[in-house]
Amino acid sequence: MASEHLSIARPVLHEQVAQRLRQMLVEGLIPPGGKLNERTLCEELSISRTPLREAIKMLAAEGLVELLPNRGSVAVQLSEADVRHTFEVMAGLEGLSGELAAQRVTEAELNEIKALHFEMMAAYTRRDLSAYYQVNAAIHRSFNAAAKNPVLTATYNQVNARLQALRFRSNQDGDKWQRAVDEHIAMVQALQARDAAALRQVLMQHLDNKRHVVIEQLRAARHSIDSAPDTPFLTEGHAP
Amino acid sequence: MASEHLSIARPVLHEQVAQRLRQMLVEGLIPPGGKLNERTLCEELSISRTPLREAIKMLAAEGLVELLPNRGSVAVQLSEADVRHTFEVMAGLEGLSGELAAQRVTEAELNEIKALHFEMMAAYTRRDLSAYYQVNAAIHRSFNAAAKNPVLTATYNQVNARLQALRFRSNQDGDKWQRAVDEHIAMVQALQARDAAALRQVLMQHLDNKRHVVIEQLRAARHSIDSAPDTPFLTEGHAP
DNA sequence: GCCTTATTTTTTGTATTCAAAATACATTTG
DNA sequence: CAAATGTATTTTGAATACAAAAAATAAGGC
Repeated sequence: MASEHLSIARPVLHEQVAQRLRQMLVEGLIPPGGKLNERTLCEELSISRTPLREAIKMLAAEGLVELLPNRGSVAVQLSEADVRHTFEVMAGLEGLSGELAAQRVTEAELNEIKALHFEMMAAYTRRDLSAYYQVNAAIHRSFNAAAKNPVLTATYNQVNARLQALRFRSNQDGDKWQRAVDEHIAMVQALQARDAAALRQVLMQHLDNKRHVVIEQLRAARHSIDSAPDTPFLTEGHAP
Repeated sequence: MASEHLSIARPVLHEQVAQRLRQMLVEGLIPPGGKLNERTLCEELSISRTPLREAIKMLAAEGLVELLPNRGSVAVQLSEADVRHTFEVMAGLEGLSGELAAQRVTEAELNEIKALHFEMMAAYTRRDLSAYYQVNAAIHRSFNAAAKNPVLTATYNQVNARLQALRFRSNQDGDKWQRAVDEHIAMVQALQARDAAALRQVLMQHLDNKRHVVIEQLRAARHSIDSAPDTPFLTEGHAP
């Protein structure tokens, strides 16, 4: 009667499949707008259609795929307006996260965030984009953890997942990257000062800038499709 | 070739089932913590298990039910902390909604909201709780529409759905109701003035008050369970 | 040749079947 | 009688089978 959650952990199939599909969507293995053929996916994953379809329904509820009645499902393709709207919500959630984090962050958490911040500065100094992104994501998770609201974390992650599929790389041009780094410095300062309003402000601004960069790149990428269809626009993952 | 989306709308089964289940959850027909027996539900809805299970997976992704591996699924039962966290997120989303609405509301929309506001005042004056709730919900939808961000609307609705199952009735005691009405007046003023910050402030305050009322009632209801198990705590639906 | 329409094939939606796990029940044993 | 163990039943998980819709292809008419 005591070994309920701590069991040998043989995960349920539809969960595994959902996780795998999410990965495929984020990695662009299934491109935006791409069709999810059930037979094909069943063969690839060596499962029957039942758990696959259950997983697809979950992804649909998460907003990662769209269900077309009697025509299967496709990976969501965000229009420019969709991206704008999604970033707006992200900014709101991020701002809330900052507000709460400023009120609730512990000394230990603050310290860890500071450490991560220095790691990020190191990555920036080396112009190591990959490391930068990873640390960036870790910093975000720490902020979210400091906010101590699991509902907020879950909501944020769900909305963010839709953007992940864009796989854009902002900050690659020096100017914007510098600005992002400046904002990060301001974040840590505001957090340390426990200034909820300021932190909210910085985070929302940060997201807003990110939005502009992403939309710019989206436009550029869409224009360059005709001239150079294999432009490596899709590279690293995203984190604020 | 032209009747793609405008077809006679014979909705897919799993969608219908999901909708029906949501309704049952919100109406308390399946109480919080209650088990969703697949066989029983299949018979009640006269469908096979496949679409039912697909629908349940969607509700799980929406956070309305919890999946217990090899043991089926149960309606989520929010702890007091869950309610607190959910309201916190709701307040953030509502605040954002207000901010955007203040920036984007059209004259026509503002006018309709004013009209609804008067309807609400009428319901309040008559102490017609049912009408009050309905108008209240309509006002909220109008605010959300004025914000012109479908992602925000969808996110808000999804988070809100989890609270709906609580089916509390706040405002029933005169004092709190009066305060809620006062806040509504402030809302309309802020919206008319296009004062985004003020509107955000009022809406977040409004949600915060609602949260206190709900948690109070939750506590009262849980305490009175021992003494009077059939206390009619569950009555009207919720809307901010 | 191209457009229209009939037919085949594929794909999706739903029901049913089979298998495994959990629960309920009964039997045995101390 | 209580605890424990074994058995039956129920319930869930997954695969298969069947039906209906959509897409692809082929045949026919202009």
